[in-house]
Amino acid sequence: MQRVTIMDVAARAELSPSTVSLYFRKPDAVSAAASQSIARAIKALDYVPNLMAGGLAAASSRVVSIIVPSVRNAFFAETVATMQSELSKQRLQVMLGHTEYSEHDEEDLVRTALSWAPAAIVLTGLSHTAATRKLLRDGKVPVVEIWELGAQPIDMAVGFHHVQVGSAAASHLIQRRRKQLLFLGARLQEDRRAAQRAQGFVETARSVPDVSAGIIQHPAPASADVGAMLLTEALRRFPGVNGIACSNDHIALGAIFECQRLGLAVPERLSVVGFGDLSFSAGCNPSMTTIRPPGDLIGREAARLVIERIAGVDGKTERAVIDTSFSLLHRQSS
Amino acid sequence: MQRVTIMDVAARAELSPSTVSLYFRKPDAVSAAASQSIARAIKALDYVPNLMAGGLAAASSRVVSIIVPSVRNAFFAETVATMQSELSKQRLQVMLGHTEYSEHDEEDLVRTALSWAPAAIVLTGLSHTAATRKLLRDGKVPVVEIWELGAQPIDMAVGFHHVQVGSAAASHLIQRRRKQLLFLGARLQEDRRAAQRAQGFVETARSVPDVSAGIIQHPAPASADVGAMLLTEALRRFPGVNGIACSNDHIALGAIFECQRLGLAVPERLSVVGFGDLSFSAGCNPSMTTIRPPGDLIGREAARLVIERIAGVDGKTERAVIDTSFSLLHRQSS
DNA sequence: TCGGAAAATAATAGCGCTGCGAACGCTGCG
DNA sequence: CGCAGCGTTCGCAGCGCTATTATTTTCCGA
Repeated sequence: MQRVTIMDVAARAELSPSTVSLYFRKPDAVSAAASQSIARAIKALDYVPNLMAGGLAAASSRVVSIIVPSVRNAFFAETVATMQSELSKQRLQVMLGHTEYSEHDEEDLVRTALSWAPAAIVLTGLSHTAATRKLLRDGKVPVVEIWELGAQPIDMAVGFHHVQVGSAAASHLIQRRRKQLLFLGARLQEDRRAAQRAQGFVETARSVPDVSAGIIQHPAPASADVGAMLLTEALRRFPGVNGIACSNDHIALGAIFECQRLGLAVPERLSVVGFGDLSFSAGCNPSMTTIRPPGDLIGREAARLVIERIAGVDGKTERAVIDTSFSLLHRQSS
Repeated sequence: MQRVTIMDVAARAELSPSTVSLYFRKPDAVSAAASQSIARAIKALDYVPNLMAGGLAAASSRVVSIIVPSVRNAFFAETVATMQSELSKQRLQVMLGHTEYSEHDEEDLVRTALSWAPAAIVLTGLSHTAATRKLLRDGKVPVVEIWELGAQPIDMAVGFHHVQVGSAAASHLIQRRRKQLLFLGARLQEDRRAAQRAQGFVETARSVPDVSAGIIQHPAPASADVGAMLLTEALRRFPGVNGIACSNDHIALGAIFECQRLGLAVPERLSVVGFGDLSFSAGCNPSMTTIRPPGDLIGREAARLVIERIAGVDGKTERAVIDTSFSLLHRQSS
């Protein structure tokens, strides 16, 4: 599969393979003259280093394994894309894994990831199988858990408190004088974080006198269609509902569309709050009040932690936990 | 970084390392008794194979490198997610790279990818630097180019003709008796494929008597905001425009929203066709006529080609080109 | 009971690179 | 003029696994 090796480059540059290796690893340690002839040889031979050989010899690779539920989800896509660009600046490669919201699949992915002696592993959420936790605690691979805060991380964590998100949505609706609140959620069984938002929403709402709150859910993945269905269901079971928060903006959009079809004025008759601030949320009619999770910031901070940990000396094992927080964007739908 | 090796497993199972290796590579060639004791040893020792050592020895790895403009883009996210799940069934890992629409960055990514002796490389589009083409043609790594058809692929290709997409949009609008057509596009300089759609649109429209067509574009990435701006610009320059096609659904959604604000009836006064069939497109008001690119099918077929090529004998080097086509979904906005 | 083929297991020789310590050659000072 | 000291370069010994070939064991019919 590979023809040109470091030996060929060395031969052509009339140096030893060790020096060529050094040229890649610590360019400053090689004299200018040597550097030049090595660079020339590389170009002439079209040499591509074999990173597997390097990784084997060094017992570590420049691979960062990122494991998310699915990159189909715009939240994680954002984070993965941001991390990728930050990491590639440091010549770190991204290996991607999808759990599809299964902790069991996640365990397999972690096991595979470990097979590559990665520079770091990035996981989504704080909930994992016992075996996963054991694998990661035993190994001395840096671990960053993203998109969730609130429990003890394995190593480092970057994210925010989803319970607080639900709470913020409820407070906002109550402030807008909404009394009968509902949380519309898709796939709350699988999506722990959406469930936390629902929980925070209901708890905060119920702590206020004269305010009622409940959860309406659907097992299918979030989409505008599901949002419309959930709104219909909500009105059927609680005709007086006047404030809803949704597990994400797709649901909220579907709910708003359904209100338009039914002739219910938003926000007069019904206030709607979403989660995500997706591409369409600011532009739709009425524009959507939503809570924006900082997906890019999470990616950037996670990348930073990884890079710093790699660069740092071994002793420097600070178990950073970064709260990126979130922001409620008050727009027309509430 | 790694403690337990295949030797440890072998010692514990009272077999030779060779047999343990065989157990991983060709489980059927190992006796049931041996299999059992190996499995037991693996579990007891929590053995994680070192894939870099394996890859080095075998001169190939079970890594598939997927290079897309950005996974932030829902189209590519869909394809990447689908490929990932299909490939992981075959114990193939995905390594991800983002070009950000730069062919130069793509070249670096390909070079890096090659460093891992990947089982295959998946690229987006058919346009690459000369060096990229050379690297990929020289190596005997399977290459699949996705999301575009129309030029000579390096090896295999899965996608559709974007010129045909533009053409279909134009034909559809003309069939709806629209005569003054415009294509609203974001980032047409970088996004070759969007530019092809625009080109197909204009060419087809202009080939019909009494029909005029033009292109309005904006250098920013696609979003509903940009769509609204483009619509405003379109109406300013061509007040009589009554049919528009957009480079994607974000633009189309922004245009529809802007029409609502301006009190222009969609589709009566202005027909709108999008591209993408994104999550909100079926649910919005009016529901959006759009062209659906089969992102999941592209992913599935690309994965299939990769898997078949890997499984197949060396001689079997059929240079498959698969046209997944696309479908126009006629809804209320046209 | 035995020979021979088939099945199962084992020994061997690297894969291409890194990390270490050692060796080299040069400078500049005593 | 010699030698410490430094910046560079080199040689060696693996990293943990696979692929090939060699060897052993098992199975079977004659």
